[in-house]
Amino acid sequence: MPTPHYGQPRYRVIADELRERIQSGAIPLGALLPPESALTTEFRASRGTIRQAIAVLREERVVNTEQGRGTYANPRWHDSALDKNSGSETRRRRVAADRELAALFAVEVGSLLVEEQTVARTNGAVRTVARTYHLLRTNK
Amino acid sequence: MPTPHYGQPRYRVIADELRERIQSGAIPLGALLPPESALTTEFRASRGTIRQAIAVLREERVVNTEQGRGTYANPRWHDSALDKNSGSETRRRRVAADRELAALFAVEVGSLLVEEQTVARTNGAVRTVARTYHLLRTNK
DNA sequence: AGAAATTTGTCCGTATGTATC
DNA sequence: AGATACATACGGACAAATTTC
Repeated sequence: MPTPHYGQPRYRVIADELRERIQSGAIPLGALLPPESALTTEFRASRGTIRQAIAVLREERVVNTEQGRGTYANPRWHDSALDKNSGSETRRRRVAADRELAALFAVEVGSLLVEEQTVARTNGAVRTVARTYHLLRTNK
Repeated sequence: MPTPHYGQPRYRVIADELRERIQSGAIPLGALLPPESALTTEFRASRGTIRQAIAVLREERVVNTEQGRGTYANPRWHDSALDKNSGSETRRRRVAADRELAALFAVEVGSLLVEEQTVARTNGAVRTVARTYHLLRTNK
C-alpha cells in the first residue's frame, strides 16, 4: 500500500521537525544538516519526500543547499515575508547596438535595435534574464 | 482555488508557451529547459501536468530529454520547422553583470554571469540575437 | 594527481486519493 | 461518468559537484 495522507502531509511534518531542530539549536546555524540518505532512514520516508521537506525550508530561507556539499542551516535567518511572485515580465525598448550586435546585424555601432527583455522569476528570485534583439521596423 | 479549465487544457497552454520560448530564442537551442520543479512553481501546475506538457514537445521533437540530466531544446528543430536556410549558433561565455543585471540577480556589479548567445539567421541575414543570463553554478 | 565515495540534482515510472468541470 | 488537474508518496537510475583518500 502506498501512502494515504491524513491530516498533515508527511513532508510538512518533517519540515516542521527540522525547522524546530534548527530553531532550538540542536542543529547549529551554519552547520550541515544530515544528508538526505540519513533522513530517509530516520523518518522512514522516500528521498523525494525528504527533498520536498527541505524545499519548504529552502523557500523559507531557513536552509541553503549546495550540490555535492549538503544543506546548511542558514546562519542569518531573519523572518521575512515570503515572496510568492513567480512568472515573467517582458519589457520592450530601444537600445543602441554594441559592437558585436552591430557586426551581426550589419549596421553601424550605436544604431537603434529593439530589445525585448524577459525576466523570469521563481518565487521572487530571478532565474533567467533573456534579451532578444531585432532590427527596427522589421518582422518580429 | 482548484482548477477550472476553460478552452484549452492546461498542459497544452504550457506546451505552447515553452515552444514559443524556444522559437523566440528565449531558451537557446541546445540549452537546458528549467527543471520540472521550477516549471511547477512558475506555471503553478503539478508535476504531472508539466510532464504532460513536455511530453507534447518531445512528441514534436522540439525538445529532447535525457535521464538524470534534463530536457534540452532540440538544436535541430529550428531549421527543420521554420525555414531551411536558417541556422543558429549558440555560444556560451562568462560576462560581467552590468548594473541592471546585477540589480535583478541581486549580485555585485561586475560579478560573473553565464551568458548564452544564440544567433538565428535567415538566408544568411541575422534575424534575432538572443542573450540569456543566469547565475553561475546554480542550475537554471 | 587521480580515483573513489558522498551528496545533491534531475528525470523516469508508478500509485493513490481528492476535487472540479 | 469521464477527463482534467492537483497533492502526495514510493522506488530506481543516472548526472554533476564536492570532498575524501
